[in-house]
Amino acid sequence: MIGSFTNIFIPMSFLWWMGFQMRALFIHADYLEYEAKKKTKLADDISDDKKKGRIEEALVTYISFEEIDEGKEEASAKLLAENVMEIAEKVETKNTVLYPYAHLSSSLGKPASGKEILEKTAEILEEKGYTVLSSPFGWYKSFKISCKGHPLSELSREIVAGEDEGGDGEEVSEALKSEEKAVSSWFVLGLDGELTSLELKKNKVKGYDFGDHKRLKQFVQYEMAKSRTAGKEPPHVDIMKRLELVDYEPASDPGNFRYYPKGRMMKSLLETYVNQEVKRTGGMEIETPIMYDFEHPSLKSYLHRFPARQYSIQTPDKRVFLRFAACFGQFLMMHDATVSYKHLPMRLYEMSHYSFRAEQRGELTGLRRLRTFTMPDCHSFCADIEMAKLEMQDRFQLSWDVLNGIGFQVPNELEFAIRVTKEFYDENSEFLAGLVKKWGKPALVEMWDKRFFYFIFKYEWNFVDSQGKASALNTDQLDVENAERYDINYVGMDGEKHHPYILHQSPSGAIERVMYALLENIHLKQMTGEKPKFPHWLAPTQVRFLPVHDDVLENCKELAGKLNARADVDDRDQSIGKKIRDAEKDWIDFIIVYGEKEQESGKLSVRRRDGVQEELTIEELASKLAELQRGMPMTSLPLPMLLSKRISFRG
RNA sequence: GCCGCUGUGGCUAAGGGGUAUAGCGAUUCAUUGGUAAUGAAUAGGUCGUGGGUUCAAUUCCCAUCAGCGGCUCCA
Repeated sequence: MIGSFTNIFIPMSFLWWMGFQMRALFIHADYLEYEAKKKTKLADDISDDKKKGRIEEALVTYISFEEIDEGKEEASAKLLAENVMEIAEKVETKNTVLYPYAHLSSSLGKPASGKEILEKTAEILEEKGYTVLSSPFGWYKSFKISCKGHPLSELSREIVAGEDEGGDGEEVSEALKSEEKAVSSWFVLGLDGELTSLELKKNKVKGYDFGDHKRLKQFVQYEMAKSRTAGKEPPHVDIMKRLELVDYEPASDPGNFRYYPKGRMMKSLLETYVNQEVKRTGGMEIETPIMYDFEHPSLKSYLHRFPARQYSIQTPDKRVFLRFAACFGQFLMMHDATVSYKHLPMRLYEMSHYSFRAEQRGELTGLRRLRTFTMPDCHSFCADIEMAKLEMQDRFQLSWDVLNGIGFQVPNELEFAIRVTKEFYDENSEFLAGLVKKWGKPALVEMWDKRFFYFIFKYEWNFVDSQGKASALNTDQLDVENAERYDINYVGMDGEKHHPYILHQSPSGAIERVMYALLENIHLKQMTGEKPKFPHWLAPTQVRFLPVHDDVLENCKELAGKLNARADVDDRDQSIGKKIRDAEKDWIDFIIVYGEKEQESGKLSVRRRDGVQEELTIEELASKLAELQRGMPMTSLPLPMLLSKRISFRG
């Protein structure tokens, strides 16, 4: 038989059990086409019109019959039919195909027995109102199948008729061995260190009185029940396009964006700021490659745990994957380093520009979830758990400062989530309660009965948007696995080599996601009647001069150049009313109308974003601007100073 | 990846089997303006892309790309 699979994806977890039963592979297909090519010795005699077949939208069952099925044809047929019907119902189809596929078997049963089961199964299915296409038995056939690929579209089962009554058994065993998953339980950890258990009843979170902590409630609801408000286009997508910050790039892969000058400037300032803060607190900045060899021994075992989520590309010589985090480069670097306990704790840092994750198509939305993103990634290497805990507290403060500096009200505008193994919680409950106390609001705790990732504890601060969707910004994870995997060692006081504990931190979360959260946060405030406004240090234009007529244009240019701020000049041939309207639509902090009056008095007429209009000298304005800038990174205007010289990037 | 919805000048949209309409923007001219839209004229569209049905497709059908919503996922 010549098989040609098109558009089919077999999951990595696809495992056959080594049993001796009827074996079935179910595929929910857009269509199946087959053609009988050549007889085998066992072939049915069939008319020419049965040699070819095609069916649209059907559940295709590839089936082999094993020795053990012999003598239990009736029961086997019944069981097979039940399995087919059960799955057909789930995928909502009435079309089925029975496709004898001997290759599934390691101990094929006798053909007569198989044929009998097939015929009887078809009878049962037809009785129940299903359409059945039986592909011919005993022929070499070619086929084409288009697999739908939704979660239920591919299932394999082995089906064995009960042994006792010679055939009437009901046993159905799953061949798709489900991945061993840890069981999560959920709690709220209060300021008093008390753990309150949560449960889900009718999809509502019960067990804790959230009181004023509405956003925590929303967050917990999202985490436990995945519920959210009725969805529209996310507000930040409209903002990022309208203000010409960021846009989709249809010519790339989904989740890869273009950044216009203003968006690139904001992103660059955020990167500079996070770099500055991590370096200020002892992170050593490095750079590592973005692509890695699939066959490298340390990477291989790691990748094996998370198949098919990465971009892979062909170099002239080998296949490589694009990094999905900066861990690889840093660990490989540390593998080669010589480290003593006296050096610990130590921090390695990289602004991973970029990291790549081939996220599922439907999960990508605007700047919230991308396939290509910029992630500050800071690893601390610690000698023992106690050191790791102290280090985490330190980094907790770092994240606090970073997110606060960026423009979030920490902790008011974020929600704290702790994810931890039961064992770590029990041994370190005071430490965790201490973090919550420092946070100042109750936190969500997800507790696992056993470890199933490389970490035993991690926390995140989550932003909850106007649609009730939560996204983690910063995170810190306590890794107990990778030092061994990458053979990272330090020499202890005892002169022996030891594996350090590794902390993985992103002090701000992905920069793109920070932009998402900033824009969504502005939208949230706007809904309460506030005027939308960037944090001053991130505003593309901080000050705009509006010359009343051309005679004062030169003065405006001079003044704008003098200010240590991003100041531009609206020199377009427009009315003052129009220029003000446009400046307001650009969310500009300080709008200055400049004419004869100002020229003569030396005082500027400044219209602030909050609506207040005041008279200031250029010096007074300069000192106000300096104060707002607060030691945050500064950069020049991303666009020409004169508005008449600016192109429009998207109408 | 699955299901559903959307795709019309640079932007935002209306329309609908007989090659399309408005506002904004752009261009030109006039206007030299005082705190959220100065006026007039002009140009600009193979209706996302590729097939099919039809005398005729932007409109109907199929496929495909992109976006959104939901599911799933989130090392």
